[in-house]
Amino acid sequence: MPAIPSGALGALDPTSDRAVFRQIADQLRDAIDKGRFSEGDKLPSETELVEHYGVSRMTVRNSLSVLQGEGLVFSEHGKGVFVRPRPPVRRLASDRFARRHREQGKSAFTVEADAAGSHPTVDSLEIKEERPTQDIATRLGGPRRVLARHRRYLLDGRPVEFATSYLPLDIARGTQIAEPNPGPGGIYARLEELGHRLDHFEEEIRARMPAPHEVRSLRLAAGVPVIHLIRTAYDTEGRAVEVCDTVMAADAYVLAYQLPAT
Amino acid sequence: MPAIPSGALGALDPTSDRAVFRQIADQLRDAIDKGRFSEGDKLPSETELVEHYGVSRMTVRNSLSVLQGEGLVFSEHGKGVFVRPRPPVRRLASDRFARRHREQGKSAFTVEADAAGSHPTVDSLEIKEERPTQDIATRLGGPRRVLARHRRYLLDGRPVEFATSYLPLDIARGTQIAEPNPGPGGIYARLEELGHRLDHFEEEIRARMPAPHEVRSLRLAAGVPVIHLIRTAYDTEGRAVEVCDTVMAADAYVLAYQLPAT
DNA sequence: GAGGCAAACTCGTATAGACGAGTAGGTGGG
DNA sequence: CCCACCTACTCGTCTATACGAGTTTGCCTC
Repeated sequence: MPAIPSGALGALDPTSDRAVFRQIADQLRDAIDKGRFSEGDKLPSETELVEHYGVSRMTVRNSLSVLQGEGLVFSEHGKGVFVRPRPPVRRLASDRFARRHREQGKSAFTVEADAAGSHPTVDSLEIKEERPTQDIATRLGGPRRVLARHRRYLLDGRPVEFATSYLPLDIARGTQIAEPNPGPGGIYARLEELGHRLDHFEEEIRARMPAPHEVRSLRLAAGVPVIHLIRTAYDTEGRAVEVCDTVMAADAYVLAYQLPAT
Repeated sequence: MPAIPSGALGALDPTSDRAVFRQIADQLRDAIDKGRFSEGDKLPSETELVEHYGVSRMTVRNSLSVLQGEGLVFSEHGKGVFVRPRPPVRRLASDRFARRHREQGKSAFTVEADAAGSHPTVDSLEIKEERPTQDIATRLGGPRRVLARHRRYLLDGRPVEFATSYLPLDIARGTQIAEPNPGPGGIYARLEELGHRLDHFEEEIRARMPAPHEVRSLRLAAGVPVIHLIRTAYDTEGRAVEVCDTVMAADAYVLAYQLPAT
């Protein structure tokens, strides 16, 4: 039984000065790109690759770890190494916080997920009064203490993002914003009810590799970066009334913005 | 001479079921986070770590490769392993293509870089007529052939992004847009002169690990993701007149957007 | 037939050793 | 004084081996 699909993988070039493990990684990557292994498919086992190429197992593992680092494959202990499927991505539109989307009753996350036919969950809700970090304090205009709302979002059981909202205590203390359920329309609706009519948002976007706690919290596979989004909400008086710090699994999102050409 | 700063690294916990190479990675990560090694500092050599922990060299290398994958350190053959410095980031504001920024003579990239005191270069300029990919064709409304402008941007000699603009041939052929130097204000200025008054842009943002050719082209260190940005420019008649596909080194950028709360 | 158990397979971790190749510093000769 | 070379040190690549732990399969027993 040809465990390796015939023709899927070639031979090594001993005259090349490219390292053997890189050549093997190249061939596997190429085979994946060309569709000879498709999403979810099991790659040949380490033992099979060892026999096919006539190299030691550590060399094969080195090749596979290259592909893992590129986010192309993932491994499961006892099962094998598989081509990483691209999960369905959630598209975040730049008007997702527009007032008109707030009229209904549910949160932006829930509405979107329902529309996409997936099952949304919110998790690890924690609400505390804290001393803000220097960065958060600066963005909020320097309050000594803030209300922090930590939460994690899951789609169909998969964690996809976690976020913390920071609000100046003088705005949020004692209001429904400090409650686990902020009510219909979320905290932006409550802020407007409290007289802070929202004017605009500023979002900063970075991408980087996750810290270990982010890998755990989002159950990230190797080779999956995170998108780090920091949003500041300003009211019509120019005051920053909320900062939301969000970390998203990069393979689950595409962010979409519409910009005027003015 | 204590090659390892005293107290910087602790001992292994043999009772822990956490793998030895992970424990070592944890301690190094912790030491970096706590500033016991700062940006650019050389970590203890593999040999020193081997002696300090009493493990084999492959185990130490495994630890270091974990940190490389996280983007925390990089290695230089013959020199050592170093804490990766965070390079200065370029902030891309969402109004960077506003008409008012186009009045001067220079391109957006050049203006920004000069303002930041860095030396900008454009590179690998290539202009071709091509058959568009399915995706590009769809975004542009289905033209059979397009003009493609490939280019790479460098700051102080470091490549930071490469981009390709696609324009329908019926718009761009024979105009200055098809020339290596598109003239003052860039191709958006030319498009408006040609009667395509720009109305708005749509930008899609993804983050992922780079493909091998992207690693080469941007000289990316291990553990640095890329930001993939696809911008479509629409004229006042609702026609998509340009698609720009950009890949950026994620450690060199922060994207900033301003959104109305409407 | 159902359950349990063992074998065979998978990847994970770790050791010990070898050689190669790039770098830096010192030492000697010109 | 400067250059060339040698040496010591660095990380890069690769082999061979061993055992552990999770999964799957199939057989054997009841």
